[in-house]
Amino acid sequence: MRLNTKSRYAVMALADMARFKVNEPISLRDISLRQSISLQYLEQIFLKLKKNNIVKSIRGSNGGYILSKNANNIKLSEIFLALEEKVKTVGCDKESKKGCNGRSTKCITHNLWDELDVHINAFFENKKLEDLIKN
Amino acid sequence: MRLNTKSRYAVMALADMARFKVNEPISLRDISLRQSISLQYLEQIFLKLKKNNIVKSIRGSNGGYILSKNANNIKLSEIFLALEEKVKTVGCDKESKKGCNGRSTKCITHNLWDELDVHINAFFENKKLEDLIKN
DNA sequence: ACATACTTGACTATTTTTGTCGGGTATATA
DNA sequence: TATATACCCGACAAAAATAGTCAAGTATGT
Repeated sequence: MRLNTKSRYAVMALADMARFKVNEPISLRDISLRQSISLQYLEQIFLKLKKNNIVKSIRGSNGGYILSKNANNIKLSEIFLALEEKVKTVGCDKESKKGCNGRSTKCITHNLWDELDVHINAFFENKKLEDLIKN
Repeated sequence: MRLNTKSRYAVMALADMARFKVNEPISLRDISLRQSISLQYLEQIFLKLKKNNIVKSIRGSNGGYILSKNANNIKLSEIFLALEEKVKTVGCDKESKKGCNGRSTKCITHNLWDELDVHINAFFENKKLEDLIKN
């Protein structure tokens, strides 16, 4: 049960940005060097973050990215959502007619996994980017 | 962020067993049919469950498996441990000298992932097999 | 003009997952 | 004792997901 690196790198990069409370844009190159994440991989990640309005981009020389909102207003759940990291620990869908293992009934453990998902999501919902840089 | 099927099937199969409160051994064949899980896959799973003393096996004709303990005494965390499902959402190891992304320092988000792991483990620790079959 | 830095799509190697296959071994029952 | 049942175990393989790289742009500040 692992988190994928994209989600993790996204949080790392955003935390990196939040630490520099400057209003100047921060280049991916700088983040790449500081956090040891490949530049091209960061580009993929920030594309999604931008589409989901978590960061804004400023193009051209001396450009870069800035946080769209204050760090204490960015929930981790937003970030994971942007990266399409589904906190769906089990594939079987509650909504669909088909139950677990291709049968028509819900599997015996279905409610458990739902409960687990809710539990994890609650964690991400209550955690703000700001919380990460306090220590 | 998904749970693997082995862990999920293990819980399904054990819940299936727990529902039949008989003292007779339950064959994997029966579980396979009831839960739509391949017999050979179940064998792999039960081998691990047995090694971790969650079930006991009875060989031969009319053999099968029985729960080693009472269902209200089997924690989900035990089951996941047996299946080697690591609730280690991020690869970087707190213990090792090397930090995240191959550097010598702990990455900026390290404490977060630790906290998440603790959170998820607490969920599994507090959940008993018995809880699944009440509804 | 030029360097910087964002933008985007395609592609690929690696790893993990999810099983299957085939051959055992032990034992209850006829 | 024969035989069917059911556990035991290692190796292997298809498929999916992951973790990136590569290449070719576009926009803009200096």
